Amino acid sequence: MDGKPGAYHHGDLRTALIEAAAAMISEGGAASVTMRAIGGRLGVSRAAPYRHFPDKTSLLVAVAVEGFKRLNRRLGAGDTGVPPQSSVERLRRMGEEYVRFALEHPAHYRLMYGKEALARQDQPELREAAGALLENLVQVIRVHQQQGEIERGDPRAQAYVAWSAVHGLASLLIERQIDPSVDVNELIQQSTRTLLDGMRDRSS
Amino acid sequence: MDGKPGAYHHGDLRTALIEAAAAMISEGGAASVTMRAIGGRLGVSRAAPYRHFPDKTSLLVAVAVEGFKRLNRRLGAGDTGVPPQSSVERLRRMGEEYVRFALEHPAHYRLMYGKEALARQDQPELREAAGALLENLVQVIRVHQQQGEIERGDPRAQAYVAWSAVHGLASLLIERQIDPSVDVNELIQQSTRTLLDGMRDRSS
DNA sequence: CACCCTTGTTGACGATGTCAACACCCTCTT
DNA sequence: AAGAGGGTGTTGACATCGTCAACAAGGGTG
Repeated sequence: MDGKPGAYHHGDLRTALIEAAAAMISEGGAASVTMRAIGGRLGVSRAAPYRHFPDKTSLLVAVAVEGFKRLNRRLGAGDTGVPPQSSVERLRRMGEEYVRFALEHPAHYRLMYGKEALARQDQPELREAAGALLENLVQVIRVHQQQGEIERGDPRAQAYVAWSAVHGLASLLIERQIDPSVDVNELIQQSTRTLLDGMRDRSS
Repeated sequence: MDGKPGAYHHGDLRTALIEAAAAMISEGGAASVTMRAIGGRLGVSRAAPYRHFPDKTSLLVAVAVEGFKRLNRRLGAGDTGVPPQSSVERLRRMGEEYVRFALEHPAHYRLMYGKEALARQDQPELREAAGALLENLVQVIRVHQQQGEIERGDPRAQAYVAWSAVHGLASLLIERQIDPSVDVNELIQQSTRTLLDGMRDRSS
């Protein structure tokens, strides 16, 4: 077998485990993700994953990290696009995409944040993945600050405020705390608009 | 025994179960809350709780509902106070108290929202408890709208936006996604100020 | 060709949620 | 006052889960 390094009996089982776990979370919720089920799905025994991850939590952390990477990629995607969006419209779009990602992958998103066990162990990889997301946000905010569209001040703090807003909305939507009768798209737009209105530079 | 109704062998075990579970969640996290442990704490067998709750999830729902009630009470507490706060300062204080509650009872707060199992079953009690919170917020917003301090429009939608902002901040803080070097109090204030700035009526 | 580390398997253990069968005790009826 | 009945708590048991220890296989390296 001349596959990638680490491809022995199964062929890069480690990656397959992450993908399988992610798929199962999306399909059947976090409760359906069991070591035995993951192994079964890959035609492997229940203890096989332990050759690649010290415990279940570590596997889930890897899944969560992968989620942050995808989310980050998605938010950065519009970045390379047109600079014509000189207004804060670009920032608003980012918020919109953020919430949309959460709505499309609710279980995955829940894992990225809600998982108490993950946060408790202070996993550096997770911290780093989330940190990259924040870093991107800080950069974008900095740009708009220099264009005088956003109030000056610590961009990091503003990034946290913006992140809070979109994460909160995503979380409430996912947890079904928002009445189904309200128009989700409109709510997302109103939320991002309100946020950016609050961040706008009014000194000029 | 002439206690309250439902006080038999143990004496209102149902209430005791909720309190014990809440205490244990605060002390040792959600993972430490097991049927056996709860029973042991109350000097009762592992299956005793099943006479009062059909399953563990139902117990946790009751705990979560209790959490919403406390949070609601706390937010409403400042309500009876001074009306001199004719400005949106009162609304800002509510947001501040909201986040502070979450920081003081992180595990309990996490249970109120993050618990996937609870949301999945669409528990009406939980929905109702969270709904009461939203209803209060809508009322306060309505008042400030009429005073011309907040932009007109569907107060319900605005309530969702505000709720999202504070819940998001609370969630990120609890999940340790925010760098410990930032001043939490300041961040809370900045967040609530930005939110209210965005909601402010600028037509006049 | 023989060695050895990596990878995967099987058996087992303790813990957990939950059910069924049983025991207790208060209250109400006659 | 005696007995019946239902609410309440206990014990035993089971399936499932995460995880570890012992073992097997399989391919690259000397």
